[in-house]
Amino acid sequence: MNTSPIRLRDVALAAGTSTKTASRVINGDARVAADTRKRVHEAVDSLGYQVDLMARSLRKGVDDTVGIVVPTIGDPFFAKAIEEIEQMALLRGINILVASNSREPHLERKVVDGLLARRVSGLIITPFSSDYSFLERVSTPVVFLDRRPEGIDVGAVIVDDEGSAHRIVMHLASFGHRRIALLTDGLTIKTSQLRREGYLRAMRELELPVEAELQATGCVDAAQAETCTNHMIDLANPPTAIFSARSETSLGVVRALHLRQRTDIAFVSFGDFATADVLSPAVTVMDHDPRVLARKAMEMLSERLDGTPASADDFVIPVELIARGSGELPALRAAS
Amino acid sequence: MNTSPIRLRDVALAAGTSTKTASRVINGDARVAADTRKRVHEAVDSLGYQVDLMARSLRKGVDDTVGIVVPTIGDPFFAKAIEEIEQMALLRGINILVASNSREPHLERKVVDGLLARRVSGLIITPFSSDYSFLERVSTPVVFLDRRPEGIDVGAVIVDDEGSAHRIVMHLASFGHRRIALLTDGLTIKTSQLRREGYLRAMRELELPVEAELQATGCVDAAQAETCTNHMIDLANPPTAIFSARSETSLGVVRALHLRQRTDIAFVSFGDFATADVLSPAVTVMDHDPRVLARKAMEMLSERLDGTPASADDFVIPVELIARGSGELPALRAAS
DNA sequence: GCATTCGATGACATCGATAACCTGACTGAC
DNA sequence: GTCAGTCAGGTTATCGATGTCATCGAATGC
Repeated sequence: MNTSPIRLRDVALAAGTSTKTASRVINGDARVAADTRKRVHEAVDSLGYQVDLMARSLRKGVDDTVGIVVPTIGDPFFAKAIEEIEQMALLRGINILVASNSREPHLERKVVDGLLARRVSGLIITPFSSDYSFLERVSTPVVFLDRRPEGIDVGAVIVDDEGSAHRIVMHLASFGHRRIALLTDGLTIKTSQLRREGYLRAMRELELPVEAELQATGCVDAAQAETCTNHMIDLANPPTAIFSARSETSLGVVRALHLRQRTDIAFVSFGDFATADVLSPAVTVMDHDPRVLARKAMEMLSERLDGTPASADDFVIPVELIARGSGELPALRAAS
Repeated sequence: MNTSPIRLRDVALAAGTSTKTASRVINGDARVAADTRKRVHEAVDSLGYQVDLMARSLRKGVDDTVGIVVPTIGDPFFAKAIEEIEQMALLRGINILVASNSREPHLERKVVDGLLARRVSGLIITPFSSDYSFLERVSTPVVFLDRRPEGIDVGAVIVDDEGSAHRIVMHLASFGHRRIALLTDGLTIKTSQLRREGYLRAMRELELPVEAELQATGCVDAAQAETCTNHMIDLANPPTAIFSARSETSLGVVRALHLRQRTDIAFVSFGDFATADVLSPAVTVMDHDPRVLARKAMEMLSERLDGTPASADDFVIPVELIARGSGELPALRAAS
């Protein structure tokens, strides 16, 4: 039932060579006679030998894995990013270790340290809110995804959060909206901060008052976003348009607007989601494809794994506004 | 910039003990004098020592990781399952290696072998279509998730696919439907097969004709499901109700029904999805929470890791029908 | 014909931590 | 006072693969 594992020495024995030669064959070293190579290959096949990656990694000093750290794995945005990275890693024959920091700042460092202790050959991290300066002392290549980290000046793959948020508000304003609400995740998150800044800059440029009651800045999930949206709908002077800064929160906004039958309120989501285009009205979104970000991040990491020196330059992924209807609803009521 | 790694011998040196004693302290061995223990801890802290997990795993024979294999990581169903497993694993201080077989039968074995070569301490696998009898020769604990594997008789955490599918069809029939269409993933997948069997059994019991044109059995993603749904809508004698056997395909069905403005067709989805309850009509679903499955699977795996012998019994998770409207639309046209 | 080189191969040390086993000091029972 | 027993701690071998360096025979060069 439980066969003892086959080691290299078994292969060597069967092929009548030393373990070193068998190792050479397995690692594709050219300096092995064709005949010997053949015997080793046969032994490998007949015994069903598999390299012990633990042992190899110990000897080599690094493990053929990349570590991925995201706030929450279940979030479709990050799930798709992970999928993309895994697909690309597979081509290089490397595995991925996935870890989440569960949106807990005190876990961030621990989780990264845990992966480093595994001697991952590279890391792709979506920083949450911690200081990442401790990575300065680490030689493992790291690429940051979706957000720029605090405390360290290395490359990150991001989108123009501030500019795109600004664009969304301008878009809504062009349909006559003056009471534009903002819904974001916690502001300790860089992304949320930047999107809010874009919102504020646009409001200033439009010379619209920035009202506290129109900003909900701690919506970590769809449920909270729904609650916040309901509060806004219930305001004496409710918003005529809502800008949700994250796909996840958009689901909550959508739920609130539909359940309360207030789909007359204009709505734009930063980030697409599954049924955005079949709702009525279909939801206007700022395209923000995790796969594109992930692909670029993995490309950057691959280069570093191959020896290209790190650059501190960020890579900014272009995004575009996909108008589907909900963001083009006119402001019916006169603005206050 | 790049400090050389701290090894256990450095700690031992600083604490004035042997590496073995330092190792004892780190592993919580009680047979160490309080004073010595303190010195070692101080050395660990001041040097910032981290165990080299590669070396430890080599020596111990297993790595503190569990491998997870799913068809596609980006699928929200599996993403949520992975998240749940990761959270539970974190509590045990173990990491997760995530791999997908990309729905490619020829990759299934390779992917699992790759994880075994890493000496994962356990595996949680969603089988796709391969024969898993090769796992009989492996001593690593394995739990199967969502589907029962071919070729091996070990425990799996599943739902009653056949029975639930049967229930869905009966539910639709109770609202007068006689032309009930079925949309499934490829039938090489156990889950799809079973759901189809439930459908067929119900149709037989209802003495309804089973028509080929009302069965689309190769919808691997939302896009294909959308195409299939459109075909059905265009039939001379279209279905009055649709049963989609997977959340992912349901998104396609929803898109087709809404874009074609045929939301008069009744619809039930096997598996919930994000906006199911805000669409109009809200979508009736068979609850199928990946987190519940994942939690149970990880519990079973944990037990095995702790030494409980494997049982070949499956664990069947209860599911229930959540009626939201789309599945309770009456059949308006007379059945042919 | 002899030295040189090169290609193929092997012996041995090594990666870092831990298991198995050993030592020496001290305790207490008889 | 002797001996078993306990406790803290050390010594050495080991996990499995690979890097380093040595070896050995044959081919080449002069």
